[in-house]
Amino acid sequence: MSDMRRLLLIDGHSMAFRAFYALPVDNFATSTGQHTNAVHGFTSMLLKLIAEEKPTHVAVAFDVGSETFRTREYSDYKGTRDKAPEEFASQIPLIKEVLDALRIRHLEAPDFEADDIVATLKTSAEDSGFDDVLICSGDRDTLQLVTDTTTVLYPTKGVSVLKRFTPGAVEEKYGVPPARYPELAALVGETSDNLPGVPGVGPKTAAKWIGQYDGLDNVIARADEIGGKAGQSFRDNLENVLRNRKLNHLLADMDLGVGFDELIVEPVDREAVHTVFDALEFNTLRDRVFATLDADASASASDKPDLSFDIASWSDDGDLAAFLQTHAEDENAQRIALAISEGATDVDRFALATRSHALVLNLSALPEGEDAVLSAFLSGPAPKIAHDAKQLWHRLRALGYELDSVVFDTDIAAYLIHPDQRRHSLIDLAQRYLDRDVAASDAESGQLAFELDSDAAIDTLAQQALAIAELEVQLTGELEDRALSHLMTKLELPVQRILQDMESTGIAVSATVFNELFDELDADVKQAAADAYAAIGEEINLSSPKQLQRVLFEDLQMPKTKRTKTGWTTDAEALSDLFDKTGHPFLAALLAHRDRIKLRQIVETLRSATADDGRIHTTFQQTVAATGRLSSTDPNLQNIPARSEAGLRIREAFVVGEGFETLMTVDYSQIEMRIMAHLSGDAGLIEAFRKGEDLHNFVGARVFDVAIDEVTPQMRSRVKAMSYGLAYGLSSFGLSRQLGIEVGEAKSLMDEYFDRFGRVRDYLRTVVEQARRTGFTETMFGRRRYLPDLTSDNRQRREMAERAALNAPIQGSAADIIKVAMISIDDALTQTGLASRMLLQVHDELVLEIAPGELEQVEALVREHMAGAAKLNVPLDVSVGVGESWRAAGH
DNA sequence: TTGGTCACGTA
DNA sequence: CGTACGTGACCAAG
Repeated sequence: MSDMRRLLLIDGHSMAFRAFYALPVDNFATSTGQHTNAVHGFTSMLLKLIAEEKPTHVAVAFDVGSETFRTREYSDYKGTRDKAPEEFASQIPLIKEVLDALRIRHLEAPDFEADDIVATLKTSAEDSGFDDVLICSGDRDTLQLVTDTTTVLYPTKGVSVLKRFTPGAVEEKYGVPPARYPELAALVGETSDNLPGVPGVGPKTAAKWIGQYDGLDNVIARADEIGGKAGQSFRDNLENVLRNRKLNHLLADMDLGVGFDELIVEPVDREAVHTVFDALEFNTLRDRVFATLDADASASASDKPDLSFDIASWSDDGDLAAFLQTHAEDENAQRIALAISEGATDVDRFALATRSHALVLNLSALPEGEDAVLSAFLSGPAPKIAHDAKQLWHRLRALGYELDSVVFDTDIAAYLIHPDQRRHSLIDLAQRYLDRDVAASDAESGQLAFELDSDAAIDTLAQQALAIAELEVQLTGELEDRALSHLMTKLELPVQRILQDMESTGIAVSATVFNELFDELDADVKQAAADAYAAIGEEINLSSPKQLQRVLFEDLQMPKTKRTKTGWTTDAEALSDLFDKTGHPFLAALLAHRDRIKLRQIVETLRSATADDGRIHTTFQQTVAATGRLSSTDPNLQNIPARSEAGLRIREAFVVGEGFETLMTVDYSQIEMRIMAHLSGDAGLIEAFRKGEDLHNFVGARVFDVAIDEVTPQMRSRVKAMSYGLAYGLSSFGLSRQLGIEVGEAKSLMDEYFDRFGRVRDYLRTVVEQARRTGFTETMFGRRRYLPDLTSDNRQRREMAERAALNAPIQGSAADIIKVAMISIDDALTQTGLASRMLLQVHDELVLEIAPGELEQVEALVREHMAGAAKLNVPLDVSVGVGESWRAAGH
């Protein structure tokens, strides 16, 4: 249509490097073990840029070797950089192969950096009348190249989110125009290049001076006029500045011997693309290449460049009823994927999608009729899918909608498949399973709500909903392959519903108790601090391990404790040891201070986490713990102190809420040991549990060969430590250290144990062996944990994986069992029409709030469903406590 | 402002 | 040289 020319220049090295760290190295490798994460990330970014920016010309510049004219000028240039890991270096040649196949020119010049090539091409492109130059680089030095026609795209998150630096954006961010950016950088320095600047001068000061004196040259000329510490520092470090300025200037007049005709975007070399992508085992990415860069497809693909689906409609103007009728109500109705915009904007957008069609609504301006239709749909029986439905449920609830009938959650599915990944963002999943980028294209540019709610943002939301719909198909397949589908439908989704209610209900707390406790602890902290200062005659920061080490090991010359990465430990155990040895009063005061300040901190956190309704609403994380447990955040209510007196007083502040009669705690006693008895089938352990004997006395009697009533407290505590340690892969060394006995003694203790309870040893061995063979462990309910490190050459990693393999089936089965119990308790409460409710789950314990008059009934119900949650060959003992506060209801 | 380290609370 | 978590302080990077 026109002869407009737009040049895209990419700093290949810096973008590949960003990609390497943005994508998990483990997930991208060929069957032969070649790492490909950087190649994948780079290629994906490149295709996206070409599809979105539609350049007419493209070039990629690379560094060559490590020696350049800059390193000769200043031998320490980039001297602090670690050598790139081998996994990265081997990918650079592969990226060049990809570029060759795509017929994209890549350039390098000995003695120069990629930046210089970029600068040179940019300058001559502007001279020869290009309309536009785009520079994509992760090196801030390129900002000096920004002009009205040259924009730098700088990665802010991975390689998929790029910030557009126009002259205005540079000025806004750094306070200087682009041409003066290197002057600012010279003053500030660049640590990643090992170029120190002027200590005490940051971007703000630098920008101020440059503006005030009109450029760095004048700042230097009038250095004597600059007052203050910063001024003196500047005069002292003038050499640094001059050197930095010299080094960060990009050369723009290299002789590259390449004409712009050679940079024109051309149809790819199809044959070569197949060869290269076969070798890299990139399949979906290959389709994107052909969609983006292939001449044959380009005519039809021009309006939907890189997407395999068609956004048939997305609009605000009320096609909801029609959309639902078409997609959700006919006889082969699809499940509808739902997504909601980030909470940051004034406008709440909501997307509904099938795998091929999406509709985006503006919830903030929905016509009344539409609103009713949406409301009925969301709360009705039509099957829905989402990514993190619990979060969506909370958002919708705040907007006045009820969400029901969620039949699939892509976040949970991804968690069941990869329980070791701590995050399963939709963006990552779409990238991995659909090879598609559904990230907001430029999150940073959206300073204004207006921009955040731009067409691009709406499009992103539509694409996310479409991705969720497509992911369901892929993830369902994966779940079925791994026999995990029942965990999703029978366990995790019902638990998710319950967690929603628990989170929104919260637990009542007493502000008075918190306030009194805080004041008391605060006084203790101050007293302990004063005692500590008096004991050493100076006021140090008692919370700084570094300063403590100085005092303890240098000034006071105390014996060295266990090593940490950076010095010697000052943990409570070591400090007590030192106190026993030296009796120094500082240590006692320090320990007291540690204890009190920690408790004070907990109280403060809880106090400020209390909502207006006088209750604390934690968030239960259902997709982070690798074993299948829940975790709790904001605040964490699963680690409230339960041992010390002061800790227990914190539990006194958790109280029964208005309109309810009392709190109840229910917990499984020794559930992990019972699971071990069940899984191992050890007759001795099973007998202990069936007889209802005190487990540790029973085991102690066997191990020490005495009658049960002759087991001394010392014997009991030793076998107790051992029993628990076994489920964690405890070694004789660890046991000896914990019990303070010789390794030999610990060893013979373990031998005695295994002689009496031999099936336990067999079981533990089998678990690891089988996991090594299959690659994963399994709980009683089939929840898997993959442990590739079991075959690692690295002993430490291998042994760590072995311990995880021992523990995962036990901890995980316990997690499964209490989840089952929660579901059947919730069910029973609903069925019976009781108003009592679950508030918290703490791994083997539930906290409930009992409605007036329901105590007996609920207790019976809870006991029944907890004990009946799993059929083991030993009984599942449950103990119940009741009281006004969590402490009183505790055991 | 971020990320790593240390320390410490729970099951 | 015992598993699984989350939080907060400090401190050196950014």
